[in-house]
Formats: sequence, C-alpha cells, structure tokens
Amino acid sequence: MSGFDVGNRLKQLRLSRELSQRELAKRAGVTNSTISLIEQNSVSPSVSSLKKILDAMPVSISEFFAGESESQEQVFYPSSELTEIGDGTLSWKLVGARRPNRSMSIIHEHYPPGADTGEEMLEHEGEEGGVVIAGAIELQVADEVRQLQAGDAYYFDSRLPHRFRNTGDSECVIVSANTPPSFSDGGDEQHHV
Amino acid sequence: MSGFDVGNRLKQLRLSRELSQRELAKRAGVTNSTISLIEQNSVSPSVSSLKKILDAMPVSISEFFAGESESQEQVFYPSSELTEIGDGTLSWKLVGARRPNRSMSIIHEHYPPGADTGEEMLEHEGEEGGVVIAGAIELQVADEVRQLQAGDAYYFDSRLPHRFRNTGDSECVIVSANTPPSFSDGGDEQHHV
DNA sequence: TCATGCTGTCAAAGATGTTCAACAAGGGCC
DNA sequence: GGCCCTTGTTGAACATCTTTGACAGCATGA
Repeated sequence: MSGFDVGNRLKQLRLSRELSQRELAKRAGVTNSTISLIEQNSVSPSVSSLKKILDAMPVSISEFFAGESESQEQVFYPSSELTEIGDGTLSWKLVGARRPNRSMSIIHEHYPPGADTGEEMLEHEGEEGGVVIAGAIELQVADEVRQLQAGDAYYFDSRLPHRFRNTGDSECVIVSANTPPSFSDGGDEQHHV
Repeated sequence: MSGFDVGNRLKQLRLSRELSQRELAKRAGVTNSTISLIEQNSVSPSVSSLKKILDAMPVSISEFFAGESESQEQVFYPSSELTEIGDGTLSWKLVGARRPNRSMSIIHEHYPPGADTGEEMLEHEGEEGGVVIAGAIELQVADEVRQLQAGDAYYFDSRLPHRFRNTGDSECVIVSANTPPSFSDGGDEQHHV
C-alpha cells in the first residue's frame, strides 16, 4: 500500500555510512530499538523521529524519499527524440517528457527574438535553474530583473513569480532543469516554466 | 527543532487545492481531526498517515519536503560567479555550489579532447540528466555505450555505473543537472558526476 | 573456557498519534 | 429570528510509536 519501503531505505543508507543501529540512534537522539523496528517495517515512524534519524546521517527528508519508484527507463535521447512543446514562438524540447517517476525535468529551450513567457508571471511548486548557451535573455524573478548573456546562469525557487523574455534580436538558447518536473504528467499542458 | 513546518506546508497545499479538512480526510482515509491537529503542529504525523494524506491530493512525499529550507538565495549567476571545479583536464562550472538547501545542482561542463571521468565507473545516489551543447561525448551507462552529438540528451539513475569520455578531437560542452546535488556540501570534493 | 564488547531483536511500559463525538463560529436562506 | 449546512477545534478513548531493559548471536582476546 505504502509503495515505498521506508525500512529498507533507511537500512541501506545507514549501512552505506557504516553505522550501527546503536551509533546512529545515539547521534539521532532515539534508541536503537526504534531503528531496529523501523528497519523491519514493524512500525511507521513519526515524521519527527524520521527527521531526527536522517539529520544524524545526514540525509534530507526529500532525499530520503527521492527515487520513490523504480523501472527500466530510457537513458539516451537523440535530439530527434526530444519532445517539443511550442506555442508558435518559443520552443521547449523536453528530455524524456511524460515520465512521472523522475525527480527532474530537463529542457532545451529556444527563444526567438521577442519571445516571452507572458505578462502574467509564472508561479509554481519547485525549483528551477539553467545556463544560457547562446544569445541573451531578460529574466525577472520577484521584483528583480536581469539580462543574462551566454555563459550566465540562474537558480530560483519557482514559487517566486518569474518571467523570461528575449528582448534582443538573436535567438536565445537555454538548457534548464526543474524539480519536481513541470511537464511530466501526460494530462494537462499547463505552461509551467 | 524540526526546521520544517509540516503543519503550515500541509495547510498551504490543502488550501491551494480548495479542499476542506473533512474532504481531504475523507479522500485520505483519515479523520478531519487528524488533519486539524497536524496543521496546528499539535502532533507530528506518522509517515504512513502523512503519505495517505498526500496521496489524496496528490502530492509526493518528496515534493512535500522539497523546499525544506527557506532563505534569501542568490538567483542570478554571471558566468564569472560560477564555481569552477577542475582536475586539470575537464572543467565543471557549478551554478551556486555549496548551497545545501537546493534540490538540484546545475553544471556547465567542458570536456577537452581526451577528457574522461575515469575507468572506475561513477555510482552515487540520485538522478542526472543533461543536454550536449557542442562537440560530442561518449557516455556509458551500465553496459550501454553511446556517442552523443550536440543537441542530444541523456537522463539516468545515478546508481547505475556511468562514465563520460570525450573521444573526439574538439571540446565537448554539456549542461547537466543532478538531484540531489552532488557538490552542495562544502566538505569533501568527491568526484560525483 | 570465560569475559568483554559488539551486533540486532523483542516484550512490556510509557509517550505520542489517531479517532469518535461533541462543540462553537460563520454563512445562506426562509 | 430560526434553521440548516459548512467550517475548524477539542477532550476522552483507543491505537500506534518509542523507550526501557533484557536477551541471544558472534567476534576478539585473556
């Protein structure tokens, strides 16, 4: 039901750090029994306990739950197999779109002169970052606006309102990554960026 | 102590979906009281309860714990402010290195002819993907080897053994992303890729 | 062989999380 | 006003998680 094996995941992380249950327990401020029971999946730990334990390794909770699913996935993507999402002007090529199990989406973005993600600022869950490869782009995040050239980069919390705009007169190329993936679900085509 | 406000995070997600405590509880198979108490941080829910609740929205647990920390972070990175990690031959420019709170690291990689991540295959936690910008690279993942050209891309589970090698005679440029970040901690300089 | 120190497991007692059922506050409507 | 429906909160009972303290297994070394 849970779909995620908390016990084995914890054990694997603990062993990879060569810690005993008692040693980890001591660092985490819990008892060895707690760790034993959790590793056997005899109990479902409280978030606070789990956090204490992970902090002692240290492993972030989100890291702990990353890899929430497993399967044979495509690894290599010839440019012809990238999934293109365009709205007439700008073009986004997704590396392995519609794969909900991934923790990131990677996008090869092409903004022709004048391209703009829109006056209404984008806001959504997650984080995103990227590197400008060619041309230049005007990026606004919250109330800060900057002009980024080839070689420059950015990284921000996607909950901050943001907007991309090519105000120059040559195409701008960016490679970006988002987590969690914005375009992974086959359903709606919301223009998260 | 916890450093992460489970209650408010849950409330925020619930409200953004315009669900009442009772409605969410019903879908999740728990009671409204549970949700009320969690949102007030009166209790630290068990992982199983939290998972039931998140599944009902739906939100993955890793998504839930993604912005695990908040603070004013640098957004814009002029190329001069990228952190370069090199070993003489290959060069990796990190976008905002040493920021443990991030869920991804983004790297502008330059492989001169002959550059190689080494005969001993790389293996580590997480996922990684990228796009080849210029030149060509030989990428091996598990027992599959491919030659990727400019415009091609890749994505794989970093636990699979992997190796990058520039077998051509021109520099290869890649923009890649990793999650969780491989180079975020100020401590050791392990060559995760 | 016996002692020592480590490992992981487990039963019972104690602490914490969850449910049930009741309650007050607010809005809409007659 | 009165009624009805919704909302979120809370006390007491119940279920679950955590600790305490013990145990067996397996090394190392006297």
